[in-house]
This record gives sequence, C-alpha cells and structure tokens, in this order.
Amino acid sequence: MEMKSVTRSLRILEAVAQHQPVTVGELTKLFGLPKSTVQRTLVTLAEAGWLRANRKDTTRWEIGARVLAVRPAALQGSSLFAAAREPMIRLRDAVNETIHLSVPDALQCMVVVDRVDCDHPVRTFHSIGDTSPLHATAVGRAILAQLPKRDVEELIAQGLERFSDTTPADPDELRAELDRIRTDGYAINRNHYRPGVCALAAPVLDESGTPLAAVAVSMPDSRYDADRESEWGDRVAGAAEEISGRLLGG
Amino acid sequence: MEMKSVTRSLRILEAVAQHQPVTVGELTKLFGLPKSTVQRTLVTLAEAGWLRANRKDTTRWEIGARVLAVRPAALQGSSLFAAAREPMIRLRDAVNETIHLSVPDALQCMVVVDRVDCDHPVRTFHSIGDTSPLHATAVGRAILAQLPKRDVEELIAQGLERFSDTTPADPDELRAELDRIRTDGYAINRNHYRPGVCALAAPVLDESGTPLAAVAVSMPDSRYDADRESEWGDRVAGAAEEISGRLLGG
DNA sequence: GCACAGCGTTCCACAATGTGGCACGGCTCA
DNA sequence: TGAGCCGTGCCACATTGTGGAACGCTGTGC
Repeated sequence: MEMKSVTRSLRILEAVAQHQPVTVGELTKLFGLPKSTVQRTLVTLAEAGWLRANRKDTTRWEIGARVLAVRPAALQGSSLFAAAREPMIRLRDAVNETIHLSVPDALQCMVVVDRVDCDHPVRTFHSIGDTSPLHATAVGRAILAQLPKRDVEELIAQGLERFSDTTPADPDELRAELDRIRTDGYAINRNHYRPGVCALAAPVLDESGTPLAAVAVSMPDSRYDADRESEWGDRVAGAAEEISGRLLGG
Repeated sequence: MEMKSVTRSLRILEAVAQHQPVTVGELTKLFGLPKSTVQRTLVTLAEAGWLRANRKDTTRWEIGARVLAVRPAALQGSSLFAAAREPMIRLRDAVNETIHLSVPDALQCMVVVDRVDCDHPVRTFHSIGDTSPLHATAVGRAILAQLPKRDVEELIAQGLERFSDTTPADPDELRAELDRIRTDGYAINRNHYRPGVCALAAPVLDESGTPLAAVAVSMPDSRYDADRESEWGDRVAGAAEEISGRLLGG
C-alpha cells in the first residue's frame, strides 16, 4: 500500500532472522534488490538496535537482542519459549517426529514460532513464521476448541476455505470436530491443509483458560498410524499441559 | 543515519509494545508527530503482520505474533533456554530469590531473556527484554570479566555512566573489580544500578570460553547478607558452570 | 607475482516516495 | 443539541530513499 521502504525493511529483518548470520550479498540474491538498497537498510536496522554485525565475522548480520523487548501482550512477562522447549524436546524423543509450537494471530491465522526436528530422512517441514488457517490445521482447531462460541461463529461466518478433499469446510462438521477435541483433548489433521501432512495438536492455556499457543506432532501421511492416534494424542496433550503448568508455576 | 521512515516505524513499534493496546492519539502525543503520519505507519506495520488491531477495541493497536519469529541467533535453535532452565530452578530453590538469565547485546547492554521467580512477597522484578548497562550490573560485569581486555578498554573509553553512589564509574575501580570476579568466580552488585537492588552473577561460557550469557540471583538490599556472599556466589557460579556444561554435552 | 573475480562499501543526481496540514464523519459527554 | 475528541482520507510539495556506477579490499588461479 504505502511506506515501501518500511515494508521492505521488515521483510529484510525477517530474512535475516531466518538466515542469520547472513551477508549483504546473500540478501541481495534472495530479494533481487540492488546491493546499496539492502546495505542501507541493514545499517539503518542496526543503528536502531534491531540488527548487529556478527562479532566473529563482521560482514555477517544477525538479529540483536532488542527484539526481545517487543512481544505480543498475551506473552509479555511470560516465557512461552522457555516453558515449551523441554517438553517439546521430550515429546520429539518419545515419538521421533517433528514438533512445532504455533500461536494464533488475531483469529486470522496460526504462526509457527518454534520447532524441534526429528531425524527421519523424510519428514514434514515448518519454517518459523509460517502461517496457516485456523480451521484447516490441527494447531488451529486446538485453539478454536478453547475459544468462546461467539469467536468460532465469527470465523465460520467469514467462510471456511477448502484446501483439500478432507478440509472440514462445512460449519457443522467443524463444530462437531471441536466438540470431539474438547472431549479427547487433542486435535487431528489428516491431509486437511497440505496434502501428505498430518498432525496431532493440543492447546497451551494461561491461568484464565485462554489458549496462548498449540503444540503439534507433525508427520508425513505415510507414517500416520491410526492405531497409535490416541496414544500420541495423549502425549501431545500431556506436553501441552506441562507447558501450561510451567507458565503458571515455574 | 538515513531511512527516517524506517527508524521512526521501529520506534513506534517499540512504543506500541510498551503501551499496548494503544491508540493513534496516544502515540501522536508521545512522539509529537502528525496524526496522519502515525496512522499511516501503524497501518503499514499491521499489513506486514507486526501489529494488529485489538480484538475488543479495534481503535487500539497491539503487537502481532509475527515478531515471535524474529529472535537473536544466540537463542535461535540453540539450547540455551533448555540448558539453563533446570539449574536456574534449582538455584532458586536453594536461595529462594529471583533468578534471571541475561545475554549481552553487542557489548552495548545486557538483555533479560529468562526468569525464575521466588515466593517472597517483596522481591526484585525483571521483565523479559529489560536492558541494563554492562559496567553497572552484576550480569554485565560477569560478562566483561571474560572478555578480551581490548573490549573492556573500548567500553571504558566510551565513558562509564554513574547511576548511584556505588556505581563503579572509575576505570581503575572497574578493572580491579573484574580481576576480583575472575578470582572469585562471581560478580557482585550492591545498589550499583537501581537503588535497593543487589545481585550475584556468573557467566555461561561456550566451548571457546566466550561468554554467552550470565545467570544472577537478585534480591532487595534489605535481604542482602554479606556473611552468605561467598556461599551464594559459589552457588551462582556452580549453576552457571552447570549450564555451560549442558550446552557442551547436550 | 599479476590479473581477475567477487565481495562489501560509498557516492550522488534523480524522481519516487513519504510527509503533514487540512477537512470529513462518527462518537461521546455535557 | 452542540462541542470536543478521535480515527480516517486526501493531495500538492519537497524531502527522502533509490539504485547504477565506481572504489577498495581480499582471495584465487593462471
């Protein structure tokens, strides 16, 4: 819309976060922008404290600690990452599949904020910062199941896009599935969003029961084992509860 | 020293983080900028996903989840949190005071990245993201004591601001204190920065001896017991060493 | 040992971009 | 009902950011 330089600077900031420590040249290739433009942007971001030169290789840029002061209100003062890290690792060790942590962004989408990889040669991949729709993924529905009905109906009214044959795009189907999630404690995604990608997810709650985030075990459809669904679902729910507990008690 | 719009946008982003949820009017007063300029900036930041309208009061703005995807390299994918968490909790249990973990930001300041609270009704408080000067705090000096002399002299050359009567603002005093820290293994802060706040801190080192972070026990001056200083100092140093060890071993 | 290629950095004339004063419309409170 | 805010939209202007080109450094291969 406007403020091209600002939009571009934020894109560059995100790219640095993903590829840090990164050089000017790598970024120019990534964006196809003139070197001088990228360079100027990096220096500006660095002066503002959001970036800094790597101490060992000063031609490489990385994210500065300043960004830690900027966090969503729901998480301010809390340590979601710290609380989630160990339970996520233990969950990965138990199931040997990719684990990820996602937070809802204004009921618009889910954003992947952390990830623990497994060692399968074939595995699902989620980049930090990736977004996905609330109704079509396990993490999204894990959140939805904990929200007031009013919010869910608002989302339904906006229309439920269909991404695959199995996406729960019918309002009643979605409502029924949210009931099941509340009963069983975990959400399921079988190729609902991206073909070939399945997941089991459960919500992390704050002290008032508001869902802050969701943890998921994600795997290729080829490894999805219906017989272990409830066992793994319980494991995910257990990890999510542990994270919730750590956020409260410490 | 260019890209005024970018610099200003980041300032506004930080202000939103501090005051969220906040209105356009409040921000215009804060910065003394024209309404339309602030408004345009907010819309641009929101379109990029960094801000969003508050769900309950859509005239108020707050930080979006996107920012969580942007983290310093020292924390990204690394196990610093995971390695630090349990030793920090054990340290808290041993001394029943607030424990915090801080990382240095480009030799400019220390930033609090994690915290474990105690249950005293009166206790010190550190928000995640809070910054403090290197020379005036225990965590800062714990880091400084492990850095090459060159870096320390560079900092001294920049001038040592005095925050209280006891701030070690004299270069020789600081150098002597860094020597003591290397000998004893822990740094001490007695009202050097914020009046009434004392702390004992020790550095977390990587395999090359570079200081990555510092752990601190922080307490009100009223509970600072000089007789237990060396005992607690050793405990903090022990916790820091344990974290360093976990980072190496896995 | 020299020439070249690739890199980060600097410069500057140009015009695209962001600016901010102003005005509109909705809301709240007196 | 009217005054005082507040968020929003508009537009002519000139400040601001742009990006091509050139510089200097480093490492490599002939």
